[in-house]
Amino acid sequence: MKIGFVGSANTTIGCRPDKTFRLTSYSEKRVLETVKSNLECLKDTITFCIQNNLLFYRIADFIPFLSHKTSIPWETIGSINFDLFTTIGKMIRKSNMRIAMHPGQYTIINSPKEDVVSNSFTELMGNAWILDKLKLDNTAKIQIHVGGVYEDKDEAKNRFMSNFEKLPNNVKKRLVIENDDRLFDLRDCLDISNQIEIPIVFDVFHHSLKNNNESIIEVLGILEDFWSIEDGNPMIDWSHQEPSARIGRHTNTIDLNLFKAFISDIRVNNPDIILEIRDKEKSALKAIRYLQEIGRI
DNA sequence: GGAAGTCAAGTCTCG
DNA sequence: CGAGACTTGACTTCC
Repeated sequence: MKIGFVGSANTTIGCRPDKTFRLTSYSEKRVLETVKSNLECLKDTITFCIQNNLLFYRIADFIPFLSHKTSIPWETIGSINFDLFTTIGKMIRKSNMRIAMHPGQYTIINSPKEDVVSNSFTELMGNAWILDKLKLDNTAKIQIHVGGVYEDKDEAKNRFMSNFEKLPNNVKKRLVIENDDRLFDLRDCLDISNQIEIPIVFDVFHHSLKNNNESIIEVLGILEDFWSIEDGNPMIDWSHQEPSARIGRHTNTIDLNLFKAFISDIRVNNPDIILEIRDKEKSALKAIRYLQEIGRI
């Protein structure tokens, strides 16, 4: 079991690895400066993770406008920052860390609009390029949601599957789908994974908001089979409701009692868990300390 | 220097 | 049918 957090820690580590800027102030110089600063911060963040036994980490976008028409070719960015990519990749591999990425709401491969799909392909290829550049194996995943429904969910699923087959191989091998809280729940994801080879990231919080009464332990048993040796251990996203906020709002900070209950509930030690919690590394540290105390890690 | 307004992109829901 | 939510702060401009 590995524990991790998402992207942009800034208080403990003292930098942000996901700095960006407005399109109106776009320049190649600005891109290169930002990427360099983000990569340097990523290096510090990875160091922090290793020191604290947080061996799972979700990289937030560190290349602004990665898939935008005006952006610098990835290979150029890669060669300019060759040393940083090499160093960071080595650090990750040597410490047996696992990396994930999660492009946002605009990456949708089942849209009926061709240009939406095509932009999404570019985004995914850029993400896969980064993981390839770091020389990470295919346990380093890119997770996305199934997409939109467009008034016909079966058709939407079919379109997901046929477009998935059109993706380049290095993307396909890394792509995993995640159940969401409004449209495609776990059962929908299973419909897809039973037909094409794609593992499912189980989002526990989303599942609590949209499900078909499957218990968590039951789900983990089912999902295990979809993760091959090459794919690595099953991945879980874990969070909980922010008290007295809109339903679905991720919590600001971990409620350790809820985490303890979840850990005792799942009983198994093979999933790798990303905490999607807004104070990032702070909650992750609390979680890892607890797991070390009880000897689950 | 601080406050207010704005931000590449898609889709769904609500008024 | 158009605006707002999503997420979420941080960038940018304006005073």
